[in-house]
Amino acid sequence: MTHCHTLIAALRQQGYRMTPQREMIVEALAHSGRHMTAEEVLEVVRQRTRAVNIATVYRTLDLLVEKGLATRTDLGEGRVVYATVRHGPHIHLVCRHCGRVQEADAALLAPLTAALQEQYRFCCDTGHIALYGLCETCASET
Amino acid sequence: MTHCHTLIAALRQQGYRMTPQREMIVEALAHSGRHMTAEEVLEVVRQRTRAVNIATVYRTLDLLVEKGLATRTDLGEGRVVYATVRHGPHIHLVCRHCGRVQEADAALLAPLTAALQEQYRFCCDTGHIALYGLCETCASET
DNA sequence: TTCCTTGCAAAGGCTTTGCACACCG
DNA sequence: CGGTGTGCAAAGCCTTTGCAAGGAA
Repeated sequence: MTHCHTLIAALRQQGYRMTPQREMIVEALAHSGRHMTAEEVLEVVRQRTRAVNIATVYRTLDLLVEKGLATRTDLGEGRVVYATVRHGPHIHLVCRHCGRVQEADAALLAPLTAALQEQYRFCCDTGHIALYGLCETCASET
Repeated sequence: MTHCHTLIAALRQQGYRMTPQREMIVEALAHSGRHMTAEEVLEVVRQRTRAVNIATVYRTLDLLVEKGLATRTDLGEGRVVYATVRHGPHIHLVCRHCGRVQEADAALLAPLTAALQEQYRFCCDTGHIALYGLCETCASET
């Protein structure tokens, strides 16, 4: 059973109806194996059919997030990306200069989250982190 | 010389004209000693006069950021906050549940930024970080 | 006087929402 | 069939921008 079928089954189990639109949206995100904006998801789906509206994409992605099947990360500057949960925890490294997004191992956060818990009693969510700075290429240009 | 006078002097030195609007906007942000949204800055200024427009607030805040006199942090969910540089580097801990924003010592980031530099060649900007999770109160409620 | 700044209103980009119709179960 | 889900278009929210008038230097 593929990943997108797992997600579709999960929605069905929770009493949601499975429409062609939802299937295609889930497939697009699950198969990409990466984080995507709502607009990017729509673009992928549109390669198969035009019978999907951006509003439906937003509604479906929000549903996935709400049900814990996907995550939403706000990269700032109006860029919000989604990814299915199988695409495990990772840090988004956003380059301020070229806008490229790199992903880093979320395990690196362990010392920080421990310290925040210890000193501030703040339980940090490691699934949705975006950090800003300069990527190697842009740093060397400066 | 107060902090806001320092900022105003810095702008003047760089050839910018000092208008009552700019003065009030800089004062509002500098005196608050915390991070504020553009709307909040406008609100404070409006307690003194109505002769300031939100567009001017945005333009002035952007100018401060551009000149390195203030920082802009995107907290996600459309919340963008500004703070003067004197309000040193800190991490914004944003509670997903109650929306409250706590600040934490940016020094805690040192191990993480070192690892990102080492392993990903990514130069992380520690002045604009927002982390999400649950504050102590909301975590205990759950 | 010069031309930087401002206010106003309109435009922009992204996202949400109201509504009637479609269609899953 | 009943009620959820969809498309469409409009509205909303935050922010930026064009333009003419205002005012700092």
